Amino acid sequence: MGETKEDALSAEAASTKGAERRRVSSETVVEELVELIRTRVFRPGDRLREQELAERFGVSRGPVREALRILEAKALVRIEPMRGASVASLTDEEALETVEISSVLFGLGVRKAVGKTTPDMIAKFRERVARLHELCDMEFSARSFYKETVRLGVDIFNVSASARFESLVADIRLGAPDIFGPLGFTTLELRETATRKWSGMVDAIEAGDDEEAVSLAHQVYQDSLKAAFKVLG
Amino acid sequence: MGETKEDALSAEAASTKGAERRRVSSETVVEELVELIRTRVFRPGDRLREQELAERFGVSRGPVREALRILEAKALVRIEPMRGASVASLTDEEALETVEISSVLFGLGVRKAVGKTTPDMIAKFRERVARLHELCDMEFSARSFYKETVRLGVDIFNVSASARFESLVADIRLGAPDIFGPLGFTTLELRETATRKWSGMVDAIEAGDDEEAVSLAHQVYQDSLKAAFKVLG
DNA sequence: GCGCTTAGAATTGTCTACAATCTTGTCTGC
DNA sequence: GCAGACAAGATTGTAGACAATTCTAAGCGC
Repeated sequence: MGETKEDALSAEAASTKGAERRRVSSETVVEELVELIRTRVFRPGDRLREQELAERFGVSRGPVREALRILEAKALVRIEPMRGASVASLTDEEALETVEISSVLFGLGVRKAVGKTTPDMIAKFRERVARLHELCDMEFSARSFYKETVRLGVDIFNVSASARFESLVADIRLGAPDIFGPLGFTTLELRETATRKWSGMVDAIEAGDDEEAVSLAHQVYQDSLKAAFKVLG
Repeated sequence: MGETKEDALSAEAASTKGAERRRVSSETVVEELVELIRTRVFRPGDRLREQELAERFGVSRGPVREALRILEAKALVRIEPMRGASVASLTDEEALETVEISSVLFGLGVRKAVGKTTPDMIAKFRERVARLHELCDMEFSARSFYKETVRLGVDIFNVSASARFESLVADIRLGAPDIFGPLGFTTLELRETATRKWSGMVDAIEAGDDEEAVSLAHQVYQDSLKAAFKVLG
């Protein structure tokens, strides 16, 4: 699984702002810790000792404490007073709920995008849909396909969502490991249905049909979830 | 405006868990800072100097820094490296967006509640609806009325939402000053309409009609928002 | 007067030290 | 062998000191 930061699709948006922000070590600690949690080097329930992390990252305990508090606020880490931090673990219900939350928030993002797209944007969306078409037929493309749908989703989302809204969704996505994602596209039929719906979503957005666009947005989440559950049993 | 902590409806849920959690000073700093921001002692844009806060709360800068990082993660505070923290300010669009987000999340909460209520819960909801009825006719009851709707909303939400979901919504509510709330109930007609819809929502939840329940949930938000905008111009 | 430079103060970033608390392993008495 | 007490080590919570950076304002040339 040699996947690195490139994989963190959700982080893409928030990166380059304008002037080069000076970096503070708690920021890098946050990023590295997120990566370690995302890649399951640290697994749910694992304790995160301050001194140990400080040594690993080459800083003192201060920045580590700040980073842990940040990650607790984002629900990635759990902290108990005088007992320390550990990687947060989600119950199955909470993981499902996270997907539900993502779904309605994405639906809102789509609704807000309707009526605010330029032809350029629509063209870009169509390019991504075309890429989905290509990926449909390829074998073992579940992961690439999934990642492309996320990119398209982010693009649509960015039409109208504020940076605040973006980072909220990014945080929520972070909270749940995206195991559901690729599992939703394991068969040709699933990929074809999804492509059709994403394509329809873009059409609806262009046509100004917000109800249809939102409905399809919810559907792609539900379809993918249903398929994932089928795989998992 | 002699309102104190009692006013923080959203915090109600997360308070007493089980065993008495040991308190850490960064927690109290967070709480006190939230209160100071909520009550507009510190206003959007105001700088939050670490030393100053440390002295005010009688702690050292360490806990203050942790608290500020937590509040930044919750989007209540903005931090620029080497330049310090300030109270976050929302544009009008962001404030509106926050209400939209709350609306769809509440809608999801309602949908999840359908089919999971006990008769006890429904009875409790009906009590709150009855209280809304009473508050309808009273003059200058906009604020009390609003607060009662929030309580009812929280009750419904709690039927099925995880603690994680609850605190997410609480954080989002915190982010936007709830100026919109009471403004949505300034006339008798608005209060009557709202009462009717909340009552219908409870009925729909009891009847298992999730579409109707969610539709009404979205409506009460939209109605209140529309009325608030009319007042504000 | 206006813009630039530059010292000094103010503020944030980080580290180290120490106190408070928890954890672990051992010992005792039965 | 086992439950509980106790001591030693580990870990977190907090404070204070120093370094790095930014802000402020006075001084200078024009």
